[in-house]
Amino acid sequence: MDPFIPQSHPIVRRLESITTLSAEERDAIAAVPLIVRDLKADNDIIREGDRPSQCCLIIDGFLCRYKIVSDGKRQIMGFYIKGDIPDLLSLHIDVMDHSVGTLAASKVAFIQHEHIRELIRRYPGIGDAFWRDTLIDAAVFREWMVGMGRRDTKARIAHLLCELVVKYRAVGLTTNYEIQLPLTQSEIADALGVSTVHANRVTQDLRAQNLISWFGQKLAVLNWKGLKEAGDFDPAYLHLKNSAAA
Amino acid sequence: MDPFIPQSHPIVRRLESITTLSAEERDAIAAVPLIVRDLKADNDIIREGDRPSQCCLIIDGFLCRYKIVSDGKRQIMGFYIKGDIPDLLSLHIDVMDHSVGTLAASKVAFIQHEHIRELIRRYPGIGDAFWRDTLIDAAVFREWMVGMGRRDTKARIAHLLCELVVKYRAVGLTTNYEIQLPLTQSEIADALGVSTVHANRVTQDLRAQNLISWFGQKLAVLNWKGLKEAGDFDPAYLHLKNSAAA
DNA sequence: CGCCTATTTGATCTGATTCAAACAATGTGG
DNA sequence: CCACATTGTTTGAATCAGATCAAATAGGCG
Repeated sequence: MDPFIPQSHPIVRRLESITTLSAEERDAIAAVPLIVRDLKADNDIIREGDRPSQCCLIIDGFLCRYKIVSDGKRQIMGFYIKGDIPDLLSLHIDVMDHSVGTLAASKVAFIQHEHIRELIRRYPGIGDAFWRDTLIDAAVFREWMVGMGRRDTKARIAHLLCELVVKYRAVGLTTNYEIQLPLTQSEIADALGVSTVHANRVTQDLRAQNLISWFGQKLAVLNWKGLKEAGDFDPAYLHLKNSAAA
Repeated sequence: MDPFIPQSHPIVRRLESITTLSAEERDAIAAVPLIVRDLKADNDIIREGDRPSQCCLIIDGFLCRYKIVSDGKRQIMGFYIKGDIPDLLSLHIDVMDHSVGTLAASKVAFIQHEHIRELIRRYPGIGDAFWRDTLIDAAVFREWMVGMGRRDTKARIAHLLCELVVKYRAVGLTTNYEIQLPLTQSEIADALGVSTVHANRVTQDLRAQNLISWFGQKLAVLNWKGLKEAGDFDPAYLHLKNSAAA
């Protein structure tokens, strides 16, 4: 996509999809010390109740934000990919009110709050970019609320798949409409607030309508326009600089 | 509650419920120029697609954040009271992805982005407080998502009423468990993602169980512990400094 | 091959919607 | 100050989207 920065830093790539950074800011971000770790699937990175002193940048893999309710049901509140910092909020929210964990084997980098604060102090523009990032996170929560409150299951699944494809495209994880999606149908169900069985039946619907092909971890959108319509999807809420061909 | 600042500025009151401000910071906030306006019920303050150059502080009244979906259904995504700045996000989100409007006659104060930015530049601590405020907003969205995805209607209504009572208490709009609530049942329904009819039947349930009394605009919680249990309510997600006797 | 996890299918049940109408409350103008 | 209009609440009956329970099938992998 950007031939002059072929291997740019994941955060830089992500932030540049939603805002503009100066060369100096890019360099400053890239210079922040990272502690990289490889994690297997289904590992928690932070749990409800934790008081983190670091944030977690995703280098590669697939994470989710979730909460377990009193009767044991799980609600997934977001999916996160390369370049995302799902717990950026811990900079100003001391006690976590939910958990973040891997759904697939992932490579993550931990960054001390200290370092981020220092970065923001020196480059207020980076602080604004981070703030904007958390605000976009909130916009996604709102959009999911709209789905759960006022859209039926077919639209919700279609909408979610559209969102994921656009997010993948925005950080260069795909250039067409096929993505490598390490999600089970029961995780989809937990994200959309429906049962696994129902999620399965509706997914089959989408396949039967030739909107998508989805086997194993490979999701291919066969009819982008059709899927967007089915999901009532408008990428405006993602607030991307260039709407990644949506 | 705080006898030494009997008539403190609404934002100050709100921010001090979630963080600590210095005297200097308090004064700086109180000095920001406001353009006060009185609005009737059902007036939009910002609409989806707008590019605001100011934020709106609620002096008194009752607003909501909402979005209309393609088939005309409305999803309410939050309720806002005295001290809230529901569109603080417009500082870093250029194009609104939803609308904010009054549900009751309200007094609001508009503040130019310019002035807020200047304030943050001079007092980074205030910037942090504002950032934290938007993060708490996001935490509320998440909690509503959990409700819509994984809680039944009775728990959702109970949870919402608990949240409102705690918010009222946090800014001193009540000191007991009775609040003046200018909400119709169909607004409740639009917030919880259910039909008006169903919201009504379930509300009657809560009354029949002697958890609440709700006539006209007066809501009284008759059994706080019981209502919290019915709603699976834990105020941690509101991230208040002192959990307002929850 | 055999185990474990994920997907799929069928049958049944239920929480919630929809449609329709009655009823109550509140406000407005004559 | 009453008659009417408007908006909100309540009730009933029919229907449906989605949940639940249970079991079969299909994949992936050591």
